[in-house]
Amino acid sequence: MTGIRDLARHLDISIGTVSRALNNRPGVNERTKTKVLKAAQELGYAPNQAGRSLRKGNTNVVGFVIENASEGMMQGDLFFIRVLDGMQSVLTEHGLSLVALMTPSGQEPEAYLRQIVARRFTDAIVLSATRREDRRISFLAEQNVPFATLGRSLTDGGQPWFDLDFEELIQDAMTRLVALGHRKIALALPKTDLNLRHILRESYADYLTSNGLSFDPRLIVETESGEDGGILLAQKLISMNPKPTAVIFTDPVLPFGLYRGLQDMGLTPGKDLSIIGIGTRLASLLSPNLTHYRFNLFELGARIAEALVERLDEGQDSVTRERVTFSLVEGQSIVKI
Amino acid sequence: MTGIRDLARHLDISIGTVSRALNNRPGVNERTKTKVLKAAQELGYAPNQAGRSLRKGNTNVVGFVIENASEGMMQGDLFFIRVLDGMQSVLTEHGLSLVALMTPSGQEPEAYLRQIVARRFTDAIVLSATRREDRRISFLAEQNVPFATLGRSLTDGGQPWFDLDFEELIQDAMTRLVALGHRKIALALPKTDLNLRHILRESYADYLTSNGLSFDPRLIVETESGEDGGILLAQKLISMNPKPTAVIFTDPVLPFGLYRGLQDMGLTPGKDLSIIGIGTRLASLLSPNLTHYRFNLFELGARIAEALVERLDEGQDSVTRERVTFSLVEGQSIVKI
DNA sequence: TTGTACGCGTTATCAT
DNA sequence: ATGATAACGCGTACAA
Repeated sequence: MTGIRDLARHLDISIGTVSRALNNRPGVNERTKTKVLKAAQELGYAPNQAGRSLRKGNTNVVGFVIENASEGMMQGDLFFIRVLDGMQSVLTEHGLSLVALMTPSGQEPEAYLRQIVARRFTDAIVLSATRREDRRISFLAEQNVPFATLGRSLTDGGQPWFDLDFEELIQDAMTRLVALGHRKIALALPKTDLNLRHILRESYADYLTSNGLSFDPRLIVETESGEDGGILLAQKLISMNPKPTAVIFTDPVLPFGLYRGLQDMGLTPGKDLSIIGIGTRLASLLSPNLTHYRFNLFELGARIAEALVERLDEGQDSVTRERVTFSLVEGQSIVKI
Repeated sequence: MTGIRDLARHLDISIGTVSRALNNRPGVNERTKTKVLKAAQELGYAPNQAGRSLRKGNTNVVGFVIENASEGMMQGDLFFIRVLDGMQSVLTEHGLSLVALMTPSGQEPEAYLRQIVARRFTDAIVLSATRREDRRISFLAEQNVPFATLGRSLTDGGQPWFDLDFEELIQDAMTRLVALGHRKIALALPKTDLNLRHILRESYADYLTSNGLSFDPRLIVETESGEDGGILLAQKLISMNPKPTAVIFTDPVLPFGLYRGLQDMGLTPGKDLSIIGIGTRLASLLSPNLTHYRFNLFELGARIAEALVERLDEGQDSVTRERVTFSLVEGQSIVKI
């Protein structure tokens, strides 16, 4: 409830001086400055955000837009929390606050975004769950809102983007599987319109053609979202023709159902079907151990924040675009055929 | 970028009338009102939130405070996302926005909260991860900030609270286990200072004494947080004296490690140790099927939001405090002894 | 170095 | 029914 004028009256100086002291501006006596800061501390003063925003035309808030509905990928566990934590570690150092904005599951993602932008609620925005063609991106670009995306899209708004290095991941997984003698390798793709889906598919096809192997589209299988997606996948894989000897997945929830599905059919993960893909910390709990890839999400968040800060500070100088790399956790879920 | 004065100039009327028309206030000619609304639509006008907040003294924003660090329980995004989605379904109908505020993992939760409050960033706040004694609660009460908590605490701020009905859950689990012949029932408790811990312990002890069974404190086991908490728990349970025949848990991540740990020792969940506790949708993927409790988190969020709205609208009339109930998903992880 | 005063966009009060 | 204007809290240009 203490405002800048209370502070000024209390110290018996002008509000101008108080403001300058608080904002660390030049031309303030060192003694009065410390006095002001001390009083602010004692009276628990914090600048009223509305007043400051109105005057300065910015909010010092960065919004991270999360979509509820998109059951696509990386749902579950601590994906967003880790990324947000990483972002905040950087943002706080620059006096910026981070808020997570949950797209209401009943609302159009774009409509929700328009609201946020129109109200000038944030200085910058981070978009996740990017679609192959994403109107949100062109919208933000048109509106000249500083933003970055977690994930890529064909729609290019000239923004910084950051993504997991799915291409390299697929290449790595394929290389390992082929080295173990696998030739009929299935690729499990989420049933969404996320751009991710296309990246995976292309990287998969690229590997095959680059290595003189034949690309059989029947080996690309769609997975249902939800908890039993993995179980259904197991059944599908076993009854497929051609019958794959290995599968690559990217939804960290999937292997749990996959293991369960195989076991229900009396089959053993690894032995009867090689399995490799993206995991979370939970992945280590599968038996036999899941061979999987991990990402440093905190670091990813920090990188996003840095790019955003750069953009806010210096304008449009450079556009960082990065694919963050993974680490492999070896297990027994892929074996020589 | 269009402000209310642009709108006024464009229509050649005063900004007062425009404001009244936009805010649907009485005393505006119906014709001019429609004209204003039409122009606002065309020019893409949206009220500047900073200006409005400064004038009205509120922000129309509700903040949900999430703690990164607290590795206590209900880990994972989905827990919060579900609750937040439920909240938003109610809040949007009342013209309120919802933001999730992530406590920076390096910062004191209370310090972070003070900032938010001092800056008048939100009109209301929801606290989660309540401690047995929680200074955040007394702080918000002192500051007269409308708030509610997800979880209870000994510290009573006179606020509405909502919590999972852990008492009933423990009673239900105990009843089932005892009916199956179990007498040495272990209770797995997270190693935190969350209030939850105490509720569980008390409800457990209550059941035993109320039913003429002996309470052996050695049967209460602390679990480590993190992915291998369950594995360690399995080892601990097997080597304990007295050796329990069943275990109740409340961390949805735990059973995965527990299953894994038992299997690594050549034991079968259910057969060699009965297991029951709180699960997420992932729980159905364990084999043998985990007998577990589920909560309707969307509904929980909606209830919280309703209480908050009531408080914002009508002042301090009534204080709702609810424990939301669970549903049981039957499995094969508890068996007759 | 410090004080004064204006304006950011909006709503509300008081005239008209 | 409408118009003019003050006020919300803050930062800053300008005057002292």
